[in-house]
Amino acid sequence: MDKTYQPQAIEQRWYQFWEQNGYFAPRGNGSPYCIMIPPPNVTGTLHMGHGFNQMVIDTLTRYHRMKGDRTLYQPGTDHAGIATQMVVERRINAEGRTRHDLGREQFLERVWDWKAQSGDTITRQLRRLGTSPDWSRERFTMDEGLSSAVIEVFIRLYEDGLIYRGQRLVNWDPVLHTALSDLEVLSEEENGYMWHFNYPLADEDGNATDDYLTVATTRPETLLGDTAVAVHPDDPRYRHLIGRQVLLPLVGRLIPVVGDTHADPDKGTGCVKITPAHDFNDYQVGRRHHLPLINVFTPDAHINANAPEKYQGLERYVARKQVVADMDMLGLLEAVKDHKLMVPRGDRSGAVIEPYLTDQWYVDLTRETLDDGRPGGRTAIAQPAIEAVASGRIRFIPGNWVNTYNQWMDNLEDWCISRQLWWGHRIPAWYDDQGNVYVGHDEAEVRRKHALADGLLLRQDPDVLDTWFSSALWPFSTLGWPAADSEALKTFYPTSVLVTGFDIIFFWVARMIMMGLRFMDDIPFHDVYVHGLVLDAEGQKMSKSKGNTLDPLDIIDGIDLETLVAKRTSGMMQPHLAEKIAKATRRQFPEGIAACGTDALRLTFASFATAGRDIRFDLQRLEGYRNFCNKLWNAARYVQLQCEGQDTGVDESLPLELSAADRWITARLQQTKAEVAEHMDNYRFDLAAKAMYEFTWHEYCDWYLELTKPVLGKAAVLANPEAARRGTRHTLVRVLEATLRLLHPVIPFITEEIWQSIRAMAGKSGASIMLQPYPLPRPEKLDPEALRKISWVQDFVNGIRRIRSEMDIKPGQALDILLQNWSAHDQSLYEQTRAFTHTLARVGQVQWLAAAEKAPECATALVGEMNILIPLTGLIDKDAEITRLGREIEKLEKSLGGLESRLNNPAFTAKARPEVVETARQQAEEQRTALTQLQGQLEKIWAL
RNA sequence: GGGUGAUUAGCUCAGCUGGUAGAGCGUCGCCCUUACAAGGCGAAUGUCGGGGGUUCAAGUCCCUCAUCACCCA
Repeated sequence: MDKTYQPQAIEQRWYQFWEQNGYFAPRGNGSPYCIMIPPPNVTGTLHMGHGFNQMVIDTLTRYHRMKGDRTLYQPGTDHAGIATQMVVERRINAEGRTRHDLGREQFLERVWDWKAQSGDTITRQLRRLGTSPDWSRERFTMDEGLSSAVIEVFIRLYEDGLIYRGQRLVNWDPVLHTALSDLEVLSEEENGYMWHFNYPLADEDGNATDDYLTVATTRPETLLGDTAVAVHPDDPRYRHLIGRQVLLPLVGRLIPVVGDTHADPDKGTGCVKITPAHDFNDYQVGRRHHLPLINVFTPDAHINANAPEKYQGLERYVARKQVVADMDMLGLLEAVKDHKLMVPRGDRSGAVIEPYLTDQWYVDLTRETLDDGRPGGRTAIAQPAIEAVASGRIRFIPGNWVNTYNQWMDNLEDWCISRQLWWGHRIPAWYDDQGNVYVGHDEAEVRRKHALADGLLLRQDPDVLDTWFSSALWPFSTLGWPAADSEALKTFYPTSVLVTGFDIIFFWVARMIMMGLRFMDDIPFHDVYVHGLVLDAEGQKMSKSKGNTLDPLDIIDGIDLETLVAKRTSGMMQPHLAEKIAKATRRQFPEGIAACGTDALRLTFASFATAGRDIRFDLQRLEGYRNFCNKLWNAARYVQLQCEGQDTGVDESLPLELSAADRWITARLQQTKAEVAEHMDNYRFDLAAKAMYEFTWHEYCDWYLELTKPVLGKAAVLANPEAARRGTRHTLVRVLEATLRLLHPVIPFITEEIWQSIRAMAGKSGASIMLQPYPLPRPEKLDPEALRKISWVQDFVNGIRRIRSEMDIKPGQALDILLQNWSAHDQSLYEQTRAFTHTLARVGQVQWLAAAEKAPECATALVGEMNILIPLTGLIDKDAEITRLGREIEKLEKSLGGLESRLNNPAFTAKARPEVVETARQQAEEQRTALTQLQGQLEKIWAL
């Protein structure tokens, strides 16, 4: 092993070794364990969210693989319809052309080209994270099998009456020219205005009167499509007007005043204009009152021919200005007020979304029963999904996410699944000239099924399906569905756990549950582990536009400040923010980022994986975990140094003599294994990481390695050196080996590297640590006596160290000590462990004082009831010792005071559990003794 | 407006079914003691957001208020 730990020198090498040897594939006959990757965008790049997600998934995967489960981590990517189409479109635009110039077929060729060119970037990056999916089974939502699954599902749902085509208001992106689902629209509060317009009331002949109603609107241009004015039916100001008509200004249309509870008397003027074709609420009002829908927009949000000629062709915001100006001219503009309003924008284009009337395909999720009596989507799709969670068949971890899920499921809307894009699964529907719809696998089948004449012209629906429609099928489509004979499907469905961020519970998790139940008649996964989102050090969401993203690879490989600044400020949508971003970056990473390797990053992620929902990524903690890796590395070097070429007790027929320390660390290892397993099984990776860290550093390295030195050192005086050293070397290397296996799921690379170099000494064979069994606790190795002994040693050593440090006595200087108030037990323990105490505490002469024997002036440390005395002469500062004792006494008094007041409270002794009272008594007893000793000591020193 | 979560040491966070607060980083001493200075040894640091309640006992359970974040309208 190299003298220094250099992750970059080992990581890539082992990954290739694992992958080339096919170690990621499921093996054995254990119980199946399967995790599906949340498919990343095929042309995307790695971000911290992936890093975190992969850490969790891969840790679970490796853990279960080592436990002997037949483990499959299923990889793949999705085609990310809008995102990918946009990227390719932009590239074509850069050539001065549009996708329409190319036409659909050529455009799609370009997308496939782009996918081929950049498609493995993300999977290459994932590999750098050390993640271990079975790459040989990698799938893509647009590959043949998955596409056939998508088509199959569409057809079946259509035939069951659960997919329908209808004219509805949709969220229309006027830049991308496509419908979006509710989830793809983000509403944010923005500053705007509230305009108050006067609409003249009409008399019976339809002529304007001098009376008017004042309506308030944030969107004046929609006036052109108004078909009513609504007032609250109980509003005393207006209710007498219900049934009358107003003359719509600028348009000259007579529209009714309707009574509808949608009009809020306390909001605006209490009168609201109704534009059913351009507002979701108004649409509902329109339906209730049978109002006509007048669409006044073109697909790119210009005014169309349904509006007066004057406005036709105007862009929506130009039209807005014009409408306001014209109303003002007519004296009908009553007021303009500042107003904050929620503005909906497309999550991809950022364009303001228009509610827009179009024909779209929907999955029914709201109807109880269909018109023909068959079960509707609510009954057939949504209800089973709600029940699967309510009944506990699917478990959310942490459990409170069930609320979020239920809230969504209880308020489901029909799912708009058609997108006016070219990149995606084309909807398997054909139309004839009469507008009849035929759904089937392909045109030939459609013709056959419906006995259509050969001459009849059919056109396929030009639209494609929402990417999430294919993602919803992921747990079974990747395993081979709809093929009936898929071995993988039989083995691995339902999968074990889904690991994902809470941001896609609606997008993905809920839809997988619905589709899984519908088509597999079984849940898609047993557990849903919902992890937090990675935020930057200031608690901000990471996003490209904010310029605060981190690339996990830059943490692994390191990056200098200038490169990082350049990376964050290039290719920005909003270049004016560049300076601000550069400044923030320079502030946050004044030295850039030092390379820390994949293992340290994974360990950091693991320790951040608490039950909370925010993960603030903190470079300083990362450094701590990199140091841990370094520590482990050096500990291994020590072991190697001690054991290489030596007898490590591989031959078990030879006698082994185990020291108290050997027994102790072995026992502690058992406890740690149990602790780690418990936390892994509960998805508490932070606690598992902590237990591993604690054990490795603070017990194995800090204590055990030091405790081996008295045995293995040259100067050691041993009764049976051969057997004792063999025993210690044996323990040293075996405990290290087990620890490596314990750590491997979290830090795979360094553990493999070390394991390979010590495996023989530990008597192990096997090609890779990743195929070794996960360490199981062995209760027979728990050794209470050894635990007690070493605990005594630790008290002994710590007591002396404390005095040494506070009295500024050089570590190298041996200390003579006196022992007072000791028992036979202390003496025996001392004899058994003197090699340890003497080496670790640098003890010189030891004098056992008889009961009545007087001691000189000394500094004191307690080991149980025994007193360690260190003579002051020449070494120790009297005042310092007085201060020190005073502090310890104060601490003890405080603690003892609390204990005694509890014990003196009759209610406590009567009502508290007996064992609680008993511990309190014992503690009080111990502390009283300690206090007496320290006070006596203090008096003695005072007296000097 | 409805919902969820958070508020614990200077910073980032643990604290399970209530038993009297912990870690890492940082800070302050002392040490290059040949596994490791990316280190060792030691030390200091908290009215657990405010108030109220239940209880022998509350960071932990209940109510309330405040601030912040996120989700849904």
